[in-house]
Amino acid sequence: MKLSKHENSPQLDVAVMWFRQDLRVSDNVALMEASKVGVVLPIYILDESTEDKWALGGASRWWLHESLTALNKKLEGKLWFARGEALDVLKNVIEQSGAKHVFWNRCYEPLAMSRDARIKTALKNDGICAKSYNGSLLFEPHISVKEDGTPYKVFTPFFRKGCLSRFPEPERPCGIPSKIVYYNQKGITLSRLGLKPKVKWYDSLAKAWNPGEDGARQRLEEFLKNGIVNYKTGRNIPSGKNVSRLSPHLHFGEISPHRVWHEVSSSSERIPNKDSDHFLSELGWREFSYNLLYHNQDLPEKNLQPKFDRFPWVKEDSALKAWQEGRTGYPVVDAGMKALWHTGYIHNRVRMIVASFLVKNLMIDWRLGQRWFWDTLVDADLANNSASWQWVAGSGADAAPFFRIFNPVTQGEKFDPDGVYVKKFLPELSCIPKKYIHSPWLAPKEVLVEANVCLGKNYPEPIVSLKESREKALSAFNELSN
DNA sequence: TTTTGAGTTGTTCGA
DNA sequence: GTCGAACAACTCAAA
Repeated sequence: MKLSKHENSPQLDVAVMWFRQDLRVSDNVALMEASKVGVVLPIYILDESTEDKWALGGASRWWLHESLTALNKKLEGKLWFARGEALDVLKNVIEQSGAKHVFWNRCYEPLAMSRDARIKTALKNDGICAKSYNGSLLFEPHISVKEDGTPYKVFTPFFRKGCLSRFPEPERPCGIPSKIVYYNQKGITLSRLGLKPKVKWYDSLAKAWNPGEDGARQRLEEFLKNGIVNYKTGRNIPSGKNVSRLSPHLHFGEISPHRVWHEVSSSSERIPNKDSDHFLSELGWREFSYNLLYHNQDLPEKNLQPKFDRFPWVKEDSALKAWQEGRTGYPVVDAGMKALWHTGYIHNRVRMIVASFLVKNLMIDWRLGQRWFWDTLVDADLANNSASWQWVAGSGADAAPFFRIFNPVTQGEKFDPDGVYVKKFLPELSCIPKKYIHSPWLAPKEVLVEANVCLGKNYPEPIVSLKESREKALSAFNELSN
């Protein structure tokens, strides 16, 4: 059945609002513009192209399902769902509704950018007004380049000179449309998208997170209240409260970086500068990752520094599996990997530790770690994930010097001195005294017996020697420069 | 074009 | 236990 616009709302034009990674109602530029046109037809399209190597991972699919549920509620249940090729779906919807406008907020992944460009051209050729906006980055990737026109490769000048000195104030959040008139007919239901896993493995995720716009706002408020003061040092403590945990909300666009930026900088009378500046620079790193991906479209697959193409990665499935399952015998690594599996998230400091361990102690290709993160992280983000793995591996931009190899014992003792984090995710170690919590293999036999730990039985022996594997990695890296 | 200073997050060793 | 130096050399950004 074809519904003409007159049966819906006689005197108003229909504007399709195409939601993508901007699953929010407030500070949504495209939605704001759509609401000014007339009747809004909001739609989410699950476009799973077979050529996309980076189709949504498992944890992301769960999150997306929950986030869309929340968004649909905000939109008074008027959100359309569809699956298939975005252009086909849009054309279909336009024909059904008589819409003359399509609005969306831009995505910056390579595949999405080329697809969107194609779609915009096609729609315009059909006489449709197709417009896109920036809703997800503080500084769009094409605006921040060096004076010679080439992209930045070092964070500090990128952020200070390329971004802040030229655009000291990111766009202010645009607020919420005063009124939205919805197109009055529905598409298929959300459950038909098949995002929610059939096997119910996601209970522990649901306990840890509250996807959706309201959840994102609560997270920010909570962080501003209890987390931002002392952020600069406290952010390194994985069991502490100085962590924003906004990453999945930002990834799905449940909150705009603009709002986060301005709320943090406008509370500056209460927050020490060192803390707010440091937090804002973390938002800057997100921008930097997007900038890198924009200018290096094969960042997810290819070493940014070509000399790493010669690196002798070890192909060892059993070691990779032990890492994935948190059975390396190094408590802080294992706790991190269990946290990832159970909550879809790892604290930043622990990410660096587990990543360094995989790449340097096990000498396993960073792309295998990146792939595992892609499937298990609720904040899996192509730009951030790729740029960060390359950074740890040493193959990326502004990367750590190769001799910077994390020692999981030292790191654990420094940042989880009482073993609170380790014990939370490795209950089998909960009775180990803190002196040995990061190195249980050094504990005297009677201590282990007392703590109910039997190495090799209920907690593994270390799978590699730190000293030897470190030296091996160092010499492999040394070979590269010759 | 050349030069100069600087670059997110560490570890180990020896005094 | 604490502290500073060594760990290499390179690439980047900007004057």
